[in-house]
Amino acid sequence: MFDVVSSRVSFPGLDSETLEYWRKQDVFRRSIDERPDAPLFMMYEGPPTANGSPGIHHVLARIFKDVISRYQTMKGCRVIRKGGWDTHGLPVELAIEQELGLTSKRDIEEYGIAEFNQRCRESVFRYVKDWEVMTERIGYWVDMDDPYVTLENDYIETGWWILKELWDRGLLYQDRRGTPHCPRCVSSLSSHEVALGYRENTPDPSVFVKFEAIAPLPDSAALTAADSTPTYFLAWTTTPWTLPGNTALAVSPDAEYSVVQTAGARLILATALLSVLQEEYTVAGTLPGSDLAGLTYRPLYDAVAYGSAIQQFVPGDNGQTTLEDADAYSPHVVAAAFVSMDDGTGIVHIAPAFGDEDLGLGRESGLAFVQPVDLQGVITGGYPFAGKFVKDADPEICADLTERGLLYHQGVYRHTYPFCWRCDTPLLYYAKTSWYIRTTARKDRLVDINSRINWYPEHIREGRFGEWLRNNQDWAISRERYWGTPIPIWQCDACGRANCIGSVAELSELSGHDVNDLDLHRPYVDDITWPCAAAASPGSVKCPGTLRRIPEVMDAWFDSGAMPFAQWHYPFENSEIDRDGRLPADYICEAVDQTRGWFYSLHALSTLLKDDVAYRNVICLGLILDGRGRKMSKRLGNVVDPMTVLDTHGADALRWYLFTASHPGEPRRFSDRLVQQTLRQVLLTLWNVYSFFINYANIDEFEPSQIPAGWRPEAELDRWILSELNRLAQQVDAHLDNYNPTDAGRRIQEFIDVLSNWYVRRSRRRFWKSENDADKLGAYATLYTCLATVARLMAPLAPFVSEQIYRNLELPYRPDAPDSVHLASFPTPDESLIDQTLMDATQLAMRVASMGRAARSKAGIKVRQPLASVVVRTRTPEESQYLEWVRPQILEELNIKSLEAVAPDSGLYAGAQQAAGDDADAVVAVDGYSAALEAGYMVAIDTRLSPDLADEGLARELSHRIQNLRKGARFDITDRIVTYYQGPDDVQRVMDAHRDYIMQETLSDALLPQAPADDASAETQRIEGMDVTLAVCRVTP
RNA sequence: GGGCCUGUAGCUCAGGCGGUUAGAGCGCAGUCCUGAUAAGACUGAGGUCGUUGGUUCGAGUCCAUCCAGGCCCA
Repeated sequence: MFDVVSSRVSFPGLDSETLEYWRKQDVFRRSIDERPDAPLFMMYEGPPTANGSPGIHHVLARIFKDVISRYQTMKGCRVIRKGGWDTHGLPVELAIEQELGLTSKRDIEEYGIAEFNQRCRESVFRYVKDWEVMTERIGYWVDMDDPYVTLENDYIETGWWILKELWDRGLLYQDRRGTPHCPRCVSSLSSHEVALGYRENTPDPSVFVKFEAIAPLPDSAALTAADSTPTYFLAWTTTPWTLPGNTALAVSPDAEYSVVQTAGARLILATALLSVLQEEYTVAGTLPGSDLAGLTYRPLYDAVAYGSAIQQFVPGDNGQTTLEDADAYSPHVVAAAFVSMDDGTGIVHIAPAFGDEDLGLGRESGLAFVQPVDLQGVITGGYPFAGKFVKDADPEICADLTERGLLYHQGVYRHTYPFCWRCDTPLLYYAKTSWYIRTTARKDRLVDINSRINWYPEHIREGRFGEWLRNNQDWAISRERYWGTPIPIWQCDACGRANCIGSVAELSELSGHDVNDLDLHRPYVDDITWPCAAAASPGSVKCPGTLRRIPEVMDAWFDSGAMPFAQWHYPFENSEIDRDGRLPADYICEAVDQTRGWFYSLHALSTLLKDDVAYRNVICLGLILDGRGRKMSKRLGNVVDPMTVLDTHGADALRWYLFTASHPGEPRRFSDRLVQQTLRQVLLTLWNVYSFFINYANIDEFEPSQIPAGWRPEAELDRWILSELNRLAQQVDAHLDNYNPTDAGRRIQEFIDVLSNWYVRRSRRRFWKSENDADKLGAYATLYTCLATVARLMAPLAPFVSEQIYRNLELPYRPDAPDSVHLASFPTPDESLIDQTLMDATQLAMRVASMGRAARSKAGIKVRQPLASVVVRTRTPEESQYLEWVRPQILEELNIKSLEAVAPDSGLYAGAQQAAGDDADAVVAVDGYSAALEAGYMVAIDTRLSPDLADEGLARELSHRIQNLRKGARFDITDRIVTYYQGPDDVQRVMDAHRDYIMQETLSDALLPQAPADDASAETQRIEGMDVTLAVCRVTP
């Protein structure tokens, strides 16, 4: 006996029962431990930060990780998936700053770094419980008992080891770069933070400034002035406050520039942008931008005179440039590819102390570097506007230039500009020193190795990710912050010698302190110092300085990118991971916002360290949007709490919906309504079939052991559905192997639909009939096989319901059956059972049946009323052949006595077409037929009713009414009854003529034409215009 | 401003290499079924396949352009 299954099912309730079973049987752990020799399949968990409660988008990523892992497990792999927590980083710090009411770095330092970091440490585990509950609840199997945690000393130590490796290979360096900087917070912002604060239509001053050219100009007709009229380069900027930092002007080498004569001055600007001129002018001549390069001009503000320090970029060895002090500088024109002709004048004001492009150009061209602004955004030096905040200095600078005749034109320019997302201060681009990983040195490898990664969807490889790699910039890893992996570089405060530390042991040895038990975070690690002299070689002059750690911590992306190594504390432990299959990952999966995040940090570190992929396959998920297509965010308050959905519809419904609603890479709208629809359409339909099967199998005492060894289906319907099943198994296997749960799920869905709405519907009577013959056994064997196989096929996607079905259908009946579907093997298709022709024929039967019902519907003849004949016109000779095979199915489905296949040119078809007129697909009445036309097919039913047919219809109607009474009386479906009836002659006649049929259909031992016994429930109904009294009475055995 | 993706019915989505009349589910309206029944089946209405051009005997499909939306980057 199978366990009784109710068609009234609560999936959330079943979920908890299943979870309890998995816990008790320890299924997850055993799926790994009990197969030590199985091939390894590595899944890397991208670590979340548990300082907030998990949302629906986290569910999305986790189930996509899960489905592949479960599939690979069923395919016989040992799937290692270690959980992890990301614990460092600016977001964590900001949350604590807000809680504590701190608004600046000075506040934090006054509060105390030790206490501040302690708060950070505590906060990142605040929601661990919620995460664990959600993770278990959705059926995501991952090792949460032994996770990697980025704040642990072992994890940090691997990070140090990686940095030391890079250091030893010359891939770690310090450099100055234009960085978005908030002058109020006195801190750089990460690009992610900058992205939070862009504002459209920000008004800024738009100023056209005249830089006076200094003779000698090149020997060109255009440039040789006939008189002493001064010549100016006309440049455009929206940040007048950067003008004191100007050390060069950039032009496009390929563009054409014009020298124009205006009243009182000659101006040089790009020919394409002459329209910016505000007055009458004549063009004196043109020349290419490359001819302007090298020309010098008078600085607007001479840095020497105003007391700003001057530095100069000097090329060093190994291609790096350094900044060295200088006494003077000579501003001049340089050519640069980035100069555009879209706006401005084609001449770009360059201040290497600010913009990143400016700085890069400064480095390339060996420009001077003048920094007249401090980190608070205040102008320094002896300028007339010194002491002012930069934005306040703008009008004063403009006024000053106007007075000196150097301001050509002034206006307002509206553009998108970044603001600090915390304090709304406009960000300044400011050249600051940071530490970098020289990823550009391995750019070609980054690109090559990426081509070996299987991206799903594929376009990410060459698109978003490939694009990013081809434009690779060195990775800025230092943050002037507190809560993060400390950068293990100790630098001498006297001689500047820097030392990168690669392990705790090395630090102990060099510092002379045992730091094994030290918390490696700030501020404790900052206390570790040692004299520089200690490392000096014997006999050399001893440096009096002290080695101190540089103050920066690492970008948290470095932490997560280090996880392939750090999760195993490599190489200090598990030094064999690069040989035993734990490196690299077979599979990772995160949302598309990780292309610049985790996908990149993994790829970069793996390329640099191992010259290999970090992951072989990656699913890149689209974002999950709310019901209106907006991104979910706490700010908008449109975040969906997954637990509510889970408690309402169950985990499988949510999983199934997320798998099948759209392909993984597409953004998707989340809708509770659609989850419910999935539940009803897929899971409930399957459950109904399952419950139907159990119901009858138990009545007939069917058990799987009754299926003979080597059994093969005989009935056409059985051969058909098993053909469909094996085709399904092929396709689902192929889809999952190809990291495509979406199409796998959609195929299963289609199968469940035909299983329920064609196979079961067509087969019902085979299960009802009383004799236990071979045909009935065939039906049981077939439906059993379908359900058991589908349960396994869908186990990776819907682990809960499949486990329920497996445990009831398979587990007790196979001695070698593992105690969980997730330990069982994935179904292997039997190709010999696939019969494409039969599937095509059945599809035709479905179509003809559907059209026949349409024809009945139009003629107003219910299916219960038998009809004499149906005429079918198919499109091809093959289909006429198919029709012969499926004739019995069509006749029964349509309740018609005979089927006639007609030639394509039959007169009836022509008549029907004529009656349909322009409407190609229609149902028309023609020659006593009701004919449905569709796509070249015709199904025409003979609507004429003979008296015999009418009687038969009435017999069916009567048995139908009796069935209703049985049900109303709550009889069991196997109870036998006595039926009483009273009515007109027609009823009497039909009851006599069709006595056997009615008795058999209604399980009646007798049909009595009299008033019922006392205890029977009698009802008088109107049937086809007649009053009929019917009653049923259960026969006590 | 640049890169990638998307645009098909009211909603969510299918529509290999171009090829008969563009489909499904939900929703809506109606009908049927009633031994899967707190299910199920059928019918109907609903589409300028984002726009405009082009290639082709033929374009939802290929190319270009523009428009709108999303994400990422400036």
